[in-house]
Amino acid sequence: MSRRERLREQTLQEIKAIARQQMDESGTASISLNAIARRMEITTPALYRYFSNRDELVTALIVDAFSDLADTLEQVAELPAPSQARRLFNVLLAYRDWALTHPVDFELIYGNPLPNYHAPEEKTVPAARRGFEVILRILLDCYQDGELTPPAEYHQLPAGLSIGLSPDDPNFNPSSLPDVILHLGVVGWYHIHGMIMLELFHHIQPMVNDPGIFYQRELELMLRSLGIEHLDSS
Amino acid sequence: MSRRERLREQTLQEIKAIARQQMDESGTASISLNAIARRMEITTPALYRYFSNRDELVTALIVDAFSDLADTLEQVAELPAPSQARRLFNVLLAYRDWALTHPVDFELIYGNPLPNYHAPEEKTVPAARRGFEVILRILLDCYQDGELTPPAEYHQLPAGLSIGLSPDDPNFNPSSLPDVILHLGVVGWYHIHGMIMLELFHHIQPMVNDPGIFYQRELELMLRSLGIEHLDSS
DNA sequence: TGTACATCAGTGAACGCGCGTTCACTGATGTAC
DNA sequence: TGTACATCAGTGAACGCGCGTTCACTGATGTAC
Repeated sequence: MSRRERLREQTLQEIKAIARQQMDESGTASISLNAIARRMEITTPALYRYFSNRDELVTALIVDAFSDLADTLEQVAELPAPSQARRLFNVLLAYRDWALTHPVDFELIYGNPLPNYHAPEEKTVPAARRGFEVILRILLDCYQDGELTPPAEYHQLPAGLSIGLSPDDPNFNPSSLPDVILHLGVVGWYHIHGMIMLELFHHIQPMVNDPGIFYQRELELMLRSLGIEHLDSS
Repeated sequence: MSRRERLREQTLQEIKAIARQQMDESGTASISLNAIARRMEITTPALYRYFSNRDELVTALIVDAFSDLADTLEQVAELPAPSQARRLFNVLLAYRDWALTHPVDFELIYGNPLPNYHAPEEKTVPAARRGFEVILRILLDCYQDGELTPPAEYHQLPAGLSIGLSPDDPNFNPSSLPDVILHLGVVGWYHIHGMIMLELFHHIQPMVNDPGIFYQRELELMLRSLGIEHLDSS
């Protein structure tokens, strides 16, 4: 990479960093090219060397956020752990940690859509999937190692309900991932999502003194209800 | 109420209705006095006869949304039902229905905070509480009628965790509402909140063919895990 | 019932501001010979 | 190594636009006598 390319990459990252800073201060919907340029002490048109318009910048921020979340989960998933179940637990803890340390990124990807912005799905959807697939993969590991025995409720679906991945999913094919595992994944996901959302927007704090302990506790109960008997003694 | 007062009230409601319409079309963050006036075919300064600034209008919209949700839940709670548990079930179904039929109102009250707006807590917090208290009240009814026996997990909290209402809560005093019931309420709330949020922002649809059936099913499992054995035979 | 006055919803002009985007340009950095 | 040229990051002026808010006003509706 040439010197010029390095500088260019550096500026590009700085633009996104300042955009994030701006969101931190005035909310997700407040990304403004003028404000970014002002803070970088360059003129606004200069930004058009890096993004062809505002939407492209927003898309980059969204993709970055999804990727950073997925990277974080993957890193935790790779740490040694006494059991697959404990690995899963640690990854789900990391999910909340990431949300709390990157609140605006979390809002950006899982909260209200931005006004006057329409996401190009071909870019955001694959990025969105990666993080969830980390969780699915560990659930599958738990299952294959015999640490997870899905209860009957998740095997027999009520009439009219079906849960599955689209057959063209690049990372899983239907045969390698039993539907029951996906089902557990979706259930686990909405559990943690609900707690995190309520905490992030301060709806839970008036009633629960320590959302961190609450989260851990609920995680344990949830994993048990999904069919993980013990967290550690594999 | 005089003719003048009636007209005034009517215009006030129209302003809010058009603001909601506007949010429906361009997102929660897009409420604009100019745009509202344009659509009403009056001039923008005329709006200042009804709201002293933009924030006051936004606050009114938020309070309205919380109130409408609470009204809806209360109405469903008053319908005859074969048991308290079924009443609870119906109210939780109504919660999702309201969210789906009023998506922008739901985003407004439970999603990202609006840019350049700071909510006056003394107005929004009481409005926010009403809806949740409908659920708490039915949980209490279930408990008192013997349809709900909270499992041990929700009686013994882990060290450091406590769950409770602030003592000055106008509608409940600590003695009338056991902490365990509040605990179950918070747990139930985050369950439905997670599912609804994921559905509202289209994160669950790629995997679940019918979110409505999924929601019902999970509701049943959840109520059982909270200590409600049967939905109907009281 | 008719007149004089008060109330108040809505007007129209103006304000200062920030926004995204375009364009022709400058001047420093990198490349080819 | 030195010169001629190409690349390209950033400038500065300009655009049309929408925003919230203020102000002095008009004119219709309601009230008091």
